[in-house]
Amino acid sequence: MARPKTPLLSRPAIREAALALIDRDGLEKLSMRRLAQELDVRAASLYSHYRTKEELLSEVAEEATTHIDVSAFGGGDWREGLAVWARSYRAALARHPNLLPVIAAGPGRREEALRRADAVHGGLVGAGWPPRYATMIGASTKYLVVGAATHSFAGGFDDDVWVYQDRYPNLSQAHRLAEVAAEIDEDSFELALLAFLDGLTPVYERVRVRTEG
Amino acid sequence: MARPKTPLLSRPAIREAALALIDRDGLEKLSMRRLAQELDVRAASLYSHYRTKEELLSEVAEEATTHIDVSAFGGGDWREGLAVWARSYRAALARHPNLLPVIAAGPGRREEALRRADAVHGGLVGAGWPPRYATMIGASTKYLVVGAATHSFAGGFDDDVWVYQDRYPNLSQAHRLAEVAAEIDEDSFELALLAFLDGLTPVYERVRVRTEG
DNA sequence: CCCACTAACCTAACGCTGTTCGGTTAGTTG
DNA sequence: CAACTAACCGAACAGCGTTAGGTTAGTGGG
Repeated sequence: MARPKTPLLSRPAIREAALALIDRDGLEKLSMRRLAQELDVRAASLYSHYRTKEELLSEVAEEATTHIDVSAFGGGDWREGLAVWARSYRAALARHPNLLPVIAAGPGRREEALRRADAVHGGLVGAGWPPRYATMIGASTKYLVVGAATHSFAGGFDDDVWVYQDRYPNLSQAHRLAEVAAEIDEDSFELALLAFLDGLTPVYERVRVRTEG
Repeated sequence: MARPKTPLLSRPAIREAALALIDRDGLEKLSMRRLAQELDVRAASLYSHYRTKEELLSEVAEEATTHIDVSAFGGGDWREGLAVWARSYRAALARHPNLLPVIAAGPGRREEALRRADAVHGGLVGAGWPPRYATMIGASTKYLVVGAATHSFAGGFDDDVWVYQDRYPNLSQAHRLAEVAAEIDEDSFELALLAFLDGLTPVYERVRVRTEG
């Protein structure tokens, strides 16, 4: 075959197929040949649309994180801004757990990611945090989210043995395990986030840049 | 060549060479062939000592994290225990930044890691935290450490543009950049850790298990 | 003492990977 | 209509983790 009358591929179509493959079979099962097969095409053809696999993955990751909400920084309440951001961030990661390593491992040259980071930083500074603290808090929050998500969704860790035993010493409800695990993960995340925010408040009172007076 | 008079390889020697290669050239440059070359041997020979690359990496990771200090939980002061654990954890990660993805991505079936996790959990419970909270706090702390380390050492993120501008708006001291970045990373980590611990304290007062009546 | 066995090295290969080269043809522009 | 670009293809490259099968050195048992 040569060039078809109507194009078989497009960047959005490739992205969509890649994400579907990752969601279904896992990140490590995504190869250019397998992806091409999914699109009824040969691997080399993908390179007419994406220069490398890395570029493709970066755009898939960008697309998967578009719904992260940084709008709550507008009100000047930095706690609310951080909480909304962190929760929506976590929710976005939960939607595509297999994609998590791509999002977590950077490298953060993605357009939208930088825009959001700027909104967070600006929101914190606008609420009275010195720029240096804004940077540190933004980074800390981000890694709390990513760290918690890795634990919860990426399924790498076996520490969870306790988790189940803590709440269900007798395993009679074993069929509800997944449900229960999700609930505990949620609780852990909320605990960590709220503790972090509460611990930040006295720091804020100390270093705050007072705009009125 | 066949079997040599005196063995050319040993598990410790392979681990050492692997870690050196990772430290020098990065994790992605470690292949069984390159590692074998470093040891003046062919790749297949490594499989006489390690069944898979994954098994090798797991042991390298275990060795690199042996100096994590969970001893401070002995005194019953959970804040001190957590702080010492977290700081020594971070220090271990800083020593071999290129190994970080291996440590971070689990999967935590490593002997020592489980032993340490148990010490942390036991220490928190011993100090009065309910088991469920102990699990959540252990996990949260771990991901703060790993998240902060990823940010600092793995060099994937470019958000750092601000960081430099925050402290050095004029780049006259550009030759001190690395030094300055390390200092800021340290500060960020300390801020996040202390805020987290401070935020935890009121929770502790609320949920604490009182052993003395 | 030697025989069987295992351990530690080797070469060669399998099937996979990301990517590139050069060819073919469809659509587009001058 | 010619020149060019875009989108597909087959074939190949170098590299990957891993395995099979061969060879020899050391070891334990009769």
